Amino acid sequence: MTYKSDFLNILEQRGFIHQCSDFDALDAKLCEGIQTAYIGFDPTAQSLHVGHLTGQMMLYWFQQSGHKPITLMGGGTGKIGDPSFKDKERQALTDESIQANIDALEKTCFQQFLTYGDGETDALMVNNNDWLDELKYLEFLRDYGRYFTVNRMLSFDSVKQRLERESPLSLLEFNYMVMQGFDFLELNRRHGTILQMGGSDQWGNIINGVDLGHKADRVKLFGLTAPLLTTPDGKKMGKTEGGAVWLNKEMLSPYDYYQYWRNVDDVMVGTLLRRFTTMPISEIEKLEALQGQEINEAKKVLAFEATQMCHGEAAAQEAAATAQKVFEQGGVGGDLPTVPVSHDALSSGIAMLDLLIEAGFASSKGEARRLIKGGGVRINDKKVSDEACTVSTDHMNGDSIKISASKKKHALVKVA
RNA sequence: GGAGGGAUGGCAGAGCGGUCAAAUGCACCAGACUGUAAAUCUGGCGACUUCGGUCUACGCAGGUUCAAAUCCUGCUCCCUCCA
Repeated sequence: MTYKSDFLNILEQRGFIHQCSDFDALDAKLCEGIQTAYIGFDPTAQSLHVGHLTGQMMLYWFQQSGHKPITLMGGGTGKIGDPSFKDKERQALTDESIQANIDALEKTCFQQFLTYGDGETDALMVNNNDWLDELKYLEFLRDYGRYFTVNRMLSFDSVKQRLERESPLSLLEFNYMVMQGFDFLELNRRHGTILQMGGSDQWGNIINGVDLGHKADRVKLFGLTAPLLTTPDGKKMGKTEGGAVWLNKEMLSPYDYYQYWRNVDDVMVGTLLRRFTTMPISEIEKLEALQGQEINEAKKVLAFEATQMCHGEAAAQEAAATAQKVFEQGGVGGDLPTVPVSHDALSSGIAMLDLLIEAGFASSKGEARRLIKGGGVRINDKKVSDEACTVSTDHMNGDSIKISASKKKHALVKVA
């Protein structure tokens, strides 16, 4: 499938297209001139994570194609919580934490991908609390509630599972899609936004906005969704042992971020290169052709490019260098996490069990014991078999001691 | 308002007076094999421990008993049906 507009062609080539409310009309509209599109992000945490990257990249390409992207902070909708494809209601956030999250998100996470400003195609950041907060219930129901039928709202897949499982879906949550629909209408009125994008799980919410635009203001709005990324065994992308893969370097170091991409499933490499790097398709195709062990080369490129997008070139380079030293030369790299210890403590010897906890490799002594018992712990690459073993100045290797748990978790013990 | 059913470890779900830190599955962790992959196999999976044990846990609060996740009473929450 080829399109007339650059934007849709890029999205198509890079695997971002799942559903669109009207491909032909959107394609034509995009060729007419600068358009405005938005994606909403609910401020549920202080950082975005890899799961949000699809949206970021869609907006990135939208801007690169000469259009104007809007990032919508869900300051209002965040008070409700999107029930789409969720089994149960999640805990409500306080107004303070929502605001704190918005502040944190604004400072990080977005600037790397989009250029904000006042220019024609500069990105804009808005907060739906600005209009949702002042809605009058009765007035709103009368003016807009009439356009939503419960019959239709119940028909969306996003809530079906919840209903089938007979897990309660409160009116509060059920209202989420109405709010999101209203956002779209409001953004069209304020900024002429004609397109809302998102992951395929957002389809129901998006289409409500498209319908509302048509019914309330007789405007043609568009919805476009990207396939949700899942690993071959059906798990959501972006989760790891430690939790979410955050984009904020305060919450996940560039080195760990690099490692996340370095370790993705073989079969995902091509998909991820297309989606999360800006490399030319022709080069990606070359990397996709690699087989067996060579796929590691493609993973390194993926890890580097993805890290560069998020943390910049310098950080990506350092992460790559550390990874190379640690894994390919069995040495140490400057980017490894460090465990600071006092000189006194080290000269008298520190229990390995405590160091493992300190380094975050174990959450209790029992767990640390199990790690050692299982043969997963090393000091300076030498396996530890004694649970009671201590680390002291004798282990000093240069200015640090390298401790490892399992093959991939390494840290440097240094005198602080 | 009435009748009934339920609340167990991250989730699902057994147990229904002692042998229960609680079956089983999923998830998770480590090891082997590999390519820092997947699949597979093996072991582990409450905390502390001088490794003999000690403590905390089966919605909450009491009670019965030598002994309770299991029995009784009250409370909270959830679900189903009826009004």
